[in-house]
Amino acid sequence: MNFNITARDSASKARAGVLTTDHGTIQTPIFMPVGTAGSVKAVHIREIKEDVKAQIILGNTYHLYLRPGLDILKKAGGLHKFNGWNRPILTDSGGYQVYSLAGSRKIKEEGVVFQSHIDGSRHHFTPEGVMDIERAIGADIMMAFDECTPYPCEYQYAKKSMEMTHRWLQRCVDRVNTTDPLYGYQQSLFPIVQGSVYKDLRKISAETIASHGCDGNAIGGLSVGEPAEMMYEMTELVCGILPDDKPRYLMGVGTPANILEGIALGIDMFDCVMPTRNGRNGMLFTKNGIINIKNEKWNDNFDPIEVNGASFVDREYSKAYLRHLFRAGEILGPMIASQHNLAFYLWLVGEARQQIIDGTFYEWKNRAVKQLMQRL
RNA sequence: GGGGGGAUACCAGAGCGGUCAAAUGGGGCAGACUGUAAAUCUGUUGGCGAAGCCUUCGGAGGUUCGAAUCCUCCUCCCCCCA
Repeated sequence: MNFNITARDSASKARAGVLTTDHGTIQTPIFMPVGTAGSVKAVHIREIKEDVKAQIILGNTYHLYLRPGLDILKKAGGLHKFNGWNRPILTDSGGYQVYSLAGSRKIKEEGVVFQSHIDGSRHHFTPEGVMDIERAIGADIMMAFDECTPYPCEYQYAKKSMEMTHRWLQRCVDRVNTTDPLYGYQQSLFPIVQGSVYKDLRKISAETIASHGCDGNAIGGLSVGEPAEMMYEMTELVCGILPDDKPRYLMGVGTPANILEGIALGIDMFDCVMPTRNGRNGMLFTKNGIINIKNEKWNDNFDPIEVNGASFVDREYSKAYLRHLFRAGEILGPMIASQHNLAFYLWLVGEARQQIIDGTFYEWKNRAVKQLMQRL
């Protein structure tokens, strides 16, 4: 894996770069659609490639391990061949499930015992085991196994958790260094900074993570309910410590405004379920602001979903029609909304990239943040 | 022609003397959603203002301290037998 920074913004920490993997290059800053169970929900792979123009998507270790399972994944020749996405894939480690499925797991030093949300069966996730799973999935970027702490989180717990995540990281590194990829292409490990919203912990964590010299570094444990300003503060602090010449990935973020602010702080990679989940629930992100397509006001609005929108669905369908699809419970509604939102998110990071290259990013960002988040 | 059942809020449908502005669904309206247990979840749905008040349960009368609930008549609908 190789990362080249091709342009920097003078008024902020934003940068534009190119990340090279064995499955192709990624123009940063980038947004990565989430494909938890091997599918970006409600959107065909062909649309993800050709219409959304995604460059890398996510998969999830916990979910793919439970279903379809490693045997099928290996027989398929890895996730790329299984789901038809022949470009880079990043897998989350299950660290987020430690947070989101807190009610059905137990954390120990050795690892985490999950009780399957599917059938209740118990499964041990150790740092070593998670690396093996991510090898079997065939991710180009494998996230280290961590604990994503909740918000709020008491200092003592955040500290203990962070220290364990650091120990787990060493075990992940050791495992990756003593095993080989299964499918003949390189797989990179990205470690994850934790430390909740505590500056001293974040500092220690960022230094620890940086010391491993990995191909890229991630910031986790944010966007879990803390105020946005707190998230920006932590991000800024951590970005100042993580190596400048490696890609930085802010996990689970976020709203269009969150992403632009993150880019301004030096983040190169983002992922979030928001465009797909909120899309399935009728929320559309556009250049002019946010639309709840289920609202009565769109009842007889036959204008395109978004004039000059990034996706063909923006021109093909009207707001009134999309509202009708949602009200009628038609599956096409969530499909159109998901595709629109993803195309918008990819347009957003692409535009940010161009503004960085043009040297106009900072001013553009400040204007865009206000416009993008207003309710229409 | 004879016998029986019914009419409740946008719809369907509980309630059968006071705790009823009226259960529950659906529909409507609105909100939430940030490394996905989510095509999910929440709120609200007679009027007006904060407690509270005002007009409602086919229509008109009546009984009662009090009626969606009991009685009488009327209107309309459904079922069975001829």
